[in-house]
Amino acid sequence: MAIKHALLGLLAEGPRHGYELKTAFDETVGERWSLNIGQVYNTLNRLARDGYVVLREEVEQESRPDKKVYAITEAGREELFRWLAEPVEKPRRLKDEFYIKLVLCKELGYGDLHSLIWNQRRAYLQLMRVLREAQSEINAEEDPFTALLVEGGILHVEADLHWLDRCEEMLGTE
Amino acid sequence: MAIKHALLGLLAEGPRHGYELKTAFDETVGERWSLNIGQVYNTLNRLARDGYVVLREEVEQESRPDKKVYAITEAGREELFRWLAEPVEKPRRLKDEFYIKLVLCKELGYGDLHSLIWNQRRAYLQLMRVLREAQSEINAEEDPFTALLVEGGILHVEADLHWLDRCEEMLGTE
DNA sequence: GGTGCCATGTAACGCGTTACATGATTAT
DNA sequence: ATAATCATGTAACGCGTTACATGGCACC
Repeated sequence: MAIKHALLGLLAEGPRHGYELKTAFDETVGERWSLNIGQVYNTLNRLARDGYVVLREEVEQESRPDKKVYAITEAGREELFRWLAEPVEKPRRLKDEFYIKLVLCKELGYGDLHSLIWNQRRAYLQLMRVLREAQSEINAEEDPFTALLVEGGILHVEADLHWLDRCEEMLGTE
Repeated sequence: MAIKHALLGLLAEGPRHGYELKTAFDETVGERWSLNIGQVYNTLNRLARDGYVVLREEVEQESRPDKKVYAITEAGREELFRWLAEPVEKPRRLKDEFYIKLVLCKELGYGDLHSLIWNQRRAYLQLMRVLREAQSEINAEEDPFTALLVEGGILHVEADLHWLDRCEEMLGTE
């Protein structure tokens, strides 16, 4: 849902071949998003299949596979801007895995509600420590994107922790 | 990642056939999680393939397909409890679609940062209204799960809105 | 001699999602 | 008449993910 468009975005800067895309991705988006090189080629094929991208030229090289340079198409540009204009994904929280755990635990009586919540809380607190540490290591002026990423993470985890409190309050822990 | 385990949880109550699972799912988890009946059969096959479930008996019926009753296995029970004990998914926020939009928008200069953020904010505010309305219609004592679901949604959207503010502050809007 | 860079991919998996097909029974 | 309920599925798609294969070059 996103890698596709990230590559499209990079190709909108100019034609590139797979390996180049991978390194460009790592430089711009890749701070904390690891991408398997194979996936670049997969995604590129799918983009080509959908007409968002075309193989522009094959650069011959000796003793090395030819470079296959891809370029974005008009349709690809349209798709890119359509995607950019469209707000992001529906509320994840409403389709939440932990919710199912809660229901199973409480309704069907599997496992212990208290420890379910505490396990989750522990994981969030741990994550919180990691994020806070990351935050202290970032120069927000130099790298505002990473700073925002981390800050967003913190805000979310705070919300999650708050929510766990509410779960305990409402479902009781006895 | 979740449906699988939800079905496993329902089967841990006792053997059931696909259609029964679907209705049970709708009753317990399904408040706001719509599930295509076809997916039940898919998932059931996959569970059987992985040995978490077995076909216990086929109940013959006239003028109707036989019922295929599945039962959870020992391995299935183990998997269910393993899953319950394990905290939920890594931080979503760190692998976020909107983050890519931001980067593309700001780094590569596609589209307008201001409207990107505002589109997103509008979507969140709209969602907020929906959630608040839902909240006012729920009897928290009668249906604490749905109430929690909605409250979780609200907490998250609040965090998201807060984060958008920070994005604007840090990246400038000019 | 090993590591890592350059450069290509393929094949398969996992999970969710949807569209389609079949067909009898019962209630409105 | 037609909609809903009961009851089964299959086939395909979409996207992300991973493991595996190939192979030369440069550097330490």
